[in-house]
Amino acid sequence: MTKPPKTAPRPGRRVRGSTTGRPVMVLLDLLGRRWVLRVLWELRGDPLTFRALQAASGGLSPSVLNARLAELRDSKIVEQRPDEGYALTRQGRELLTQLAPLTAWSEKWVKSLG
Amino acid sequence: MTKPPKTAPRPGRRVRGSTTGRPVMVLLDLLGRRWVLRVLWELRGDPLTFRALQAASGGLSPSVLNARLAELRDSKIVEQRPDEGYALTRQGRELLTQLAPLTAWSEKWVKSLG
DNA sequence: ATATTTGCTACGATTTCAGTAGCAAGAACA
DNA sequence: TGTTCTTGCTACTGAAATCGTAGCAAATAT
Repeated sequence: MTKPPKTAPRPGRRVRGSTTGRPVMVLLDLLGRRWVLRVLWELRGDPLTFRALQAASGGLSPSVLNARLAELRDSKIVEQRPDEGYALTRQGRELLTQLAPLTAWSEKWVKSLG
Repeated sequence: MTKPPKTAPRPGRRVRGSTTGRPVMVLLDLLGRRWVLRVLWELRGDPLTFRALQAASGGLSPSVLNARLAELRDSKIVEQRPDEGYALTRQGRELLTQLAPLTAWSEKWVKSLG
């Protein structure tokens, strides 16, 4: 009995909670996994080594970080550069651009929470 | 022995992987929990009843849905309206507006994945 | 009165994550 | 050449989150 392969969600395939595989559902599934948003966020600047990324993201366990990085590489959002470490791909940077306004929103949000 | 209270992440408090409690970190923690992005997405239109929301989100278990809704209500992103069901607050709608361009991005993204 | 729908709670099984230890490969130094 | 660091990552165990299903009380419809 071999283990089922664990891959990143991919368009066309069935995704958690969606039989359609619609792109945005696939994306929401991918981004909704623990630490993914945070890891992307920490990669918004310069490339980081595995260990630096782990520290920046708040010390998540290396096994989980490695799993998330595998998914993100598989999805062409993150890439590994020799002698530099992990970095966003061009696509990944675009994605993060979409997410950037969240900072401003979150500032207003916390005020409303008192 | 009472159960430890499980609350939504809140600014100022320590959040998973961050001792600073910076707003954007708190937000990333909240949004990074499973099903949260999907649930918000499904609420982008009209209000939905608990069961309708559960079905729309792909049949997640009611206990998890209830937990997520509690967190989102606590965070003033979602509200429960009598005789209507669950809906985004004004803030929640603003947040989703920030996330809306993800659809377009995800379309391009899937093409690049072949 | 009976049947349905709705908003949940309970609970055991399964999956994921946390936390720590440690190893192989390469660079830096002695 | 040997030793020490750093880096990227795997292994392992226990804890926590999630799944999947069952079911119940209140409200509504028939």
